[in-house]
Amino acid sequence: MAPPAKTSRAEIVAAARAIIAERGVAALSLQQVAAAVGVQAPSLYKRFDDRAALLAAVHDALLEELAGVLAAQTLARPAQALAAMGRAYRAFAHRLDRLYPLLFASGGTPSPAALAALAPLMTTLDTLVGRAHSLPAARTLTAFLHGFVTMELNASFQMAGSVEDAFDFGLTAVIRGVIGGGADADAPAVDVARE
Amino acid sequence: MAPPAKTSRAEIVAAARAIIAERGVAALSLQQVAAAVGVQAPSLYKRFDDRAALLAAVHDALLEELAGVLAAQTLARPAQALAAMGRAYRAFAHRLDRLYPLLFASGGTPSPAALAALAPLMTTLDTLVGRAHSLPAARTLTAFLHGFVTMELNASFQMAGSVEDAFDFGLTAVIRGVIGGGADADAPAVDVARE
DNA sequence: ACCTGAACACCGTTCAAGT
DNA sequence: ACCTGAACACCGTTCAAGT
Repeated sequence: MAPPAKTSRAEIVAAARAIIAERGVAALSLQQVAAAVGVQAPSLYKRFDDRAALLAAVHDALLEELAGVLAAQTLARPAQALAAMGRAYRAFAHRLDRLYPLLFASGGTPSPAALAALAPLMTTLDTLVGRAHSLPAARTLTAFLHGFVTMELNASFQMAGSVEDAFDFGLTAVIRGVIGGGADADAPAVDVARE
Repeated sequence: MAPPAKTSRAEIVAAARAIIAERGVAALSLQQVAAAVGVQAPSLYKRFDDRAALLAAVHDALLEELAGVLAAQTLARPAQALAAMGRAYRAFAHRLDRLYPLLFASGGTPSPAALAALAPLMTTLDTLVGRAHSLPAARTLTAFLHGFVTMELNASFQMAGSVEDAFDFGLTAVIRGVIGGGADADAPAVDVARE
């Protein structure tokens, strides 16, 4: 006779997420997760291949949330939308906090979900800098955003100045730089070509 | 009688570094390190408080190297120097590869070495955008660089375009954006202020 | 002073046995 | 079908004992 299931994939993911949010990924053990859902550790292997698969499930959930967060920032004027997405991304990262590193943990498998999450950013850049430059522009912007929030969540900004101001300054600068580089309208103020 | 030391701090750090370079930080065990230097694992505790202290020692070595790499890029024209530092940073990160995450792993302790490593970048930005803006400018640039190399080392750039081109595009864009934002000479091309 | 083996409390994971 | 206890091969770390 089949005993009723004591837990579920969703419950396990939620428990793992809560533990990571509180103590970080490194501190997550399957035994803790199992205890949190009222089961013994080996039972988790009924629903997940291994620890990595459980982390991948958390990762997927976060990516889906990110997609929603960015999609909500599609405004009429694309430059405004871009800035709004940047700020929304940072706010999302702050909300995740110790969960944030999981958002980027590429388990080796390239995920279509990751591309989908960034789709609103890509289309906004398409209209703003043109298809020819939207990919490098997107990479520049995401690199800045990922780098900035990683550094602030790691407390890597050690000097005194306001991190808030630095983000506003940086986001504005990156958007300006990326827009200026997309069109060949005006020559760059300073030539930084290889020598 | 004191038996002669079988190993040394430097040898242990080198062994740890080699293992991390080959298999990543997560795969580093003290037992492997001990075996590599011809000793039993508990002996490592004679020279390092714990695993974290060993990782911190590797981290310090990497930071010192980074300082040298950036200092070597101080050129006559500051905008060129900035671009050169950006490219040198990326090349250094590629050389480190699986060791790179350790460069940023803030063990909680704010290190003066980290500030020293970035000093050449800071002084270059001082002359380029002025003291009033050099701190946010430095944060913007380091965020971009750290984010970009993290993403490429993680294989997070999934789309088809050239990552090389994206870096050149991004570095130029960020430098241009940061310079344009430093002086209040000309108004930004697009207003991205909060709404 | 330095190194060792034995031990402790943990891991992730497998698997036969229960219901 | 789902869950469990026991077991395996690992961890990091401590410590008494050797030289």
